[in-house]
Amino acid sequence: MVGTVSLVESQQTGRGNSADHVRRHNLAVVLGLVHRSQGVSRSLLTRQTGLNRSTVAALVGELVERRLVVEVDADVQGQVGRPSPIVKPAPLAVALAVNPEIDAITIAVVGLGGQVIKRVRHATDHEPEAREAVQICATVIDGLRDELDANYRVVGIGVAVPGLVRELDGVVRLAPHLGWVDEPLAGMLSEATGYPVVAGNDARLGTLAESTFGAGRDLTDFIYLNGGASGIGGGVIAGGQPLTGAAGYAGELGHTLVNSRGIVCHCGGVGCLETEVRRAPLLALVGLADADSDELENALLASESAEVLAEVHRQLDFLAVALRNAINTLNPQKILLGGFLGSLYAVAPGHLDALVAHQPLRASREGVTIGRAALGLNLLMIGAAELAFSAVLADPAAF
Amino acid sequence: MVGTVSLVESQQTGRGNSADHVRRHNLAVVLGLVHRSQGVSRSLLTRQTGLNRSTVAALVGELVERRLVVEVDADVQGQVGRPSPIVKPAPLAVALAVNPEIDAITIAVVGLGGQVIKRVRHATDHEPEAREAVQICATVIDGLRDELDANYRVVGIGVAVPGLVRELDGVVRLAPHLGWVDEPLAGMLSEATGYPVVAGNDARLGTLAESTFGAGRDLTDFIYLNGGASGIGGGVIAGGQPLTGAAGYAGELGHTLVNSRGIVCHCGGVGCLETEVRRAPLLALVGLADADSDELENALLASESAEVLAEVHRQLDFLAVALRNAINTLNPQKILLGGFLGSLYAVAPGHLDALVAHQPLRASREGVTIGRAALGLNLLMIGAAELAFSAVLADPAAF
DNA sequence: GTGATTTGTTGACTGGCACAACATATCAGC
DNA sequence: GCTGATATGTTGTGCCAGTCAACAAATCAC
Repeated sequence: MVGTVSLVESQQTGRGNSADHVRRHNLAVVLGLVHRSQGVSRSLLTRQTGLNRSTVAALVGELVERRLVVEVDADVQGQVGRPSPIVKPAPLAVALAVNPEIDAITIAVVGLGGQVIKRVRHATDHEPEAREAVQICATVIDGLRDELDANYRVVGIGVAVPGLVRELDGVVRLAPHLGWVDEPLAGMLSEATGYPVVAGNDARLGTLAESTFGAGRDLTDFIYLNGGASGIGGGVIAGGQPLTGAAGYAGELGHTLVNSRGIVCHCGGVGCLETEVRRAPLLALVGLADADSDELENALLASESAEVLAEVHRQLDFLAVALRNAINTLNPQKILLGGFLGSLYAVAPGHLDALVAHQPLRASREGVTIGRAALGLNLLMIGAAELAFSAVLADPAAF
Repeated sequence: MVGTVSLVESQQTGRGNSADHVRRHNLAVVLGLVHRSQGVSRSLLTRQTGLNRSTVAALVGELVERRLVVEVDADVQGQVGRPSPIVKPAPLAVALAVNPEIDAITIAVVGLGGQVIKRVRHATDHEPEAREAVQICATVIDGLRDELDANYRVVGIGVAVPGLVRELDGVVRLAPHLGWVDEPLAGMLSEATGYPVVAGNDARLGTLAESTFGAGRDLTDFIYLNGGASGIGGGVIAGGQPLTGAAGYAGELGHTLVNSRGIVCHCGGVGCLETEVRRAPLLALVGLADADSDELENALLASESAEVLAEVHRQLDFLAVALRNAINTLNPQKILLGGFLGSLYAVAPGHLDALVAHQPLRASREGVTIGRAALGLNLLMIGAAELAFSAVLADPAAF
């Protein structure tokens, strides 16, 4: 509840004025609260930060000067006492979000506070090479540039990549479905656009988005698991922080062993979660060629076929194995399921609940609940933008 | 490298003087460095903290006053310039470490800095009930009290429990081998001895010890996995911090599925790591009834039986499955193996290395190495003491 | 309207740290 | 053994961020 000063790796600069660190951290705390809440009264900020009224006034004042937040008069709502102004993210501050997929590249303008202002989907007729994807992004962004320059301040670009990304330098180590291997994506895109670029695994960024604005808002420890057409990705929030691991690859739960008798996965392993729990057989069983998430879910829910239910149960059984492993390893408060995993759960929630509750180590599963991800279509855009914003949020004074 | 101020949850107290937080954190940083290094020169402290000489002098001065560290003259070693005094943990500051097992309760006096000063092993002729264990501890500690009062300042007791412990309140949720269920251990022991008590899972505390003083000293992300007579326990350090999970149960890797065709585990699951990778069959194969870690290891290394090697390989194969899952989930820099798992690895290091290197997601396994835990007999004593010290280390000003 | 309540605003105060000047203890070369 | 170079301890000054308290302002309740 009380947030004040914090260790900020001051890196170099030789002289690390400590008072400066305090200031920076407090600015970051205030901006973070505003960002997450999309509008808080100043008086609430004083309570949440534990700082003095006058200090919060000064901090907010500095953030206003830096054009990161704006203060607006509160609606009078029957509160006794002098009304406290509402502090909101400045509509000026935006990040660009990019998500390359096999059939399209989506680019969005996202405001501080997580609002998607604009969204452009550029369809491609083939899987783009990395260089090509960068070219497309640069073209789209150049097309937006006048609008951006006139109305916004772009803090940077965040890219959500369906694959393993080394977060340190934004190199895509492996994006199997795009066919990318060791592509220095962030570097290329930065050079092509002039903006600072950060890149991350799509599922990890989805986790970040759910944690900041979605179903993980009030959780400190949860696992997010997403089922997409190309496989299963995931991310972990532990102790309130995203679990990155040594290089940013943490959370790859799709290749957990769930069946020793299973088939060989494209990854070379046997019986991975991803080989047993798949979207394609579900589509086939309900007789859909290609469908978006909602269609598939509706079809599954509407189906009365025993065969469909059996397949759903079969997949949930394997999902439960992976979840039990993950629960034992990470002791989360909640599991959030997205994509078709959410649909599977919607069809037979009791089935999965029971399997997870039938967990050997009672204490670990105690209090673990399963739920669905809250953010829909814009999940990855928000997550990617979140990544781009993270530098500003960590040190607002630098902007 | 540069450490300065940090967010310290100031909890209540209403007025959180921010300057005070800075001071507290800096004291904690300095004490932490001294603690880990068991003696640093003051000049090195200034470099490591990034703080000013005069500030470090003041901080160390305060820690000296609080009797947490001592300054001693450095040995002259051919360094140009005025010699800098060495700051060491005060020999006065100790914690008590407790480790109840099925056949004995071990109690130790451990100094700040991780030195085991005294170690008492109280053998029992049967598995002690929790109440009984508390009684034994209280008796032993009462016996030590004169000595303690005369020479030391006891900051508290840390208990390493072979089971699931809710860290919040030190309740042992389940210690299968001791037969304890929902025992308020910390509360009982605190009442019986008058010292503040904290309790944690033994493997997790072993991880903490390895992280602070052992093979994990310079690592920010690693997994520790220990094989004991009663099963496999583990712990995780992620981002330099112990991974606790929501309630402190994180790191239970012993019940990862490694074989769908396996037998039923005592936990109710099928094919858990713990059911496939066990100490008992190894002992049987080398013809030992009961042996300590070293004996078993020597016997395994000396054996030329194909049968023994086959069993070692079989167990390593299953261990590799669990490790691959864990690597995908956590993306560590290193895996540390303790107990008989370390021995297994010693017999056929190449075998396990190859299995883990044959990892599907190349990027994740990149840079992952396997090693052995460094701390031996006193591992749990040091880990338990570490837990007891953590309050002092987090806020030295309170002592 | 009037008082109670809450919050913004202002100026004085304080604590912690950086900085710089000086003091001190070592080494290296003669 | 003396002298200069080097590194570090020591001391006093100044600054900055945040607290605190007094006052001002804006709302509600009666």
